[in-house]
Amino acid sequence: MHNVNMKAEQLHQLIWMSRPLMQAAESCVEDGLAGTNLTVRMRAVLEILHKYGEQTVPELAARLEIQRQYVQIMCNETLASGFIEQRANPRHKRSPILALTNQGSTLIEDILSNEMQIMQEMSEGLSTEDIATALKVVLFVVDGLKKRAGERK
Amino acid sequence: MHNVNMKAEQLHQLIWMSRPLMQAAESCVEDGLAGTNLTVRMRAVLEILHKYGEQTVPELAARLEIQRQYVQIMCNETLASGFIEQRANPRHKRSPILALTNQGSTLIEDILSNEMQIMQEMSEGLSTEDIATALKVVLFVVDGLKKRAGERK
DNA sequence: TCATATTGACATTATGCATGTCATTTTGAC
DNA sequence: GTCAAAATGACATGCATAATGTCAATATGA
Repeated sequence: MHNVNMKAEQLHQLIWMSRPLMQAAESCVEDGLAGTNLTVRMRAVLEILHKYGEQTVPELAARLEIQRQYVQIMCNETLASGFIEQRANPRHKRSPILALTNQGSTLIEDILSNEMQIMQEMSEGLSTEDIATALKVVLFVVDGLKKRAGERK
Repeated sequence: MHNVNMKAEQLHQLIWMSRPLMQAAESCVEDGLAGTNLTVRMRAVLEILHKYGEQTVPELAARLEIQRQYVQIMCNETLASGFIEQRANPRHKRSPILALTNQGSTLIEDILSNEMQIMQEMSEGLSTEDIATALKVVLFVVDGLKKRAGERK
């Protein structure tokens, strides 16, 4: 009985740490971008292209799960920066494929490796099992919350 | 060696689940507000007043860690709704104390209890230890990220 | 008393999206 | 090959959630 409330209480706390967690993570990423001429959203474009390879704006939008109109803007900015470039798309002549330039490729690899370095340093204070457990719990909770939101619709 | 990368990788995943987690949680809260004439930010005002008792706008702002000018707007809206009211502040005549009305008090208790119900249902799929571990890990990570951001400044 | 701080009110700006519309391709079914 | 439907880029608008700046009134405290 009391245990049930305890669990719910802790779960509640966990869920609402998501905001500070996100803010802290984002401002950390932002710090890592200092001196690169990149914005956070340009970094996001580079990251996806690095992770999943060259692709079009609509593909990127699907991957990022945000509207293509906004992704278009992000990509145009990134294009202007010279870290990505357009290549002819054999599958769709109006929608060029976006690809990292050498410069962009080097840059995003550098950034990601610095970020991973931070992850490694931080993970030293935690056990492998605890991290795995935390990830499992969070995935479970996100899933549960999404289902619940889905029901209502 | 490989284990180190594994940990970093999982930690990375965990951290970046914070955004979907937050979004899912917020849209769940929003669902719970349907039919109440409350907005999410009005709910936030009621929640703080319920949790920490009656207080002034600047106090609320400190608690929410957002600028008092914005909190002022939230509070004015909430005042207009009739769920909170102003009371004379003996400590500062220009800054009335905001307190829940009976209506507001009933409403926020109702909302919070529904939300806790959801927490309980969801926590059934998880063990007490796993939830505690997840919370511990997340707190540790937030702390670590904040320190890191703090250093740079 | 009087300099300083606090507060509410108001204005402006920024960020991160969602949504709508349009003209121009492009695609796919026939 | 034709043609309706879909995809795409470009542009406009709107909205929530703030941050920031300013001002006048008032309150505080030395």
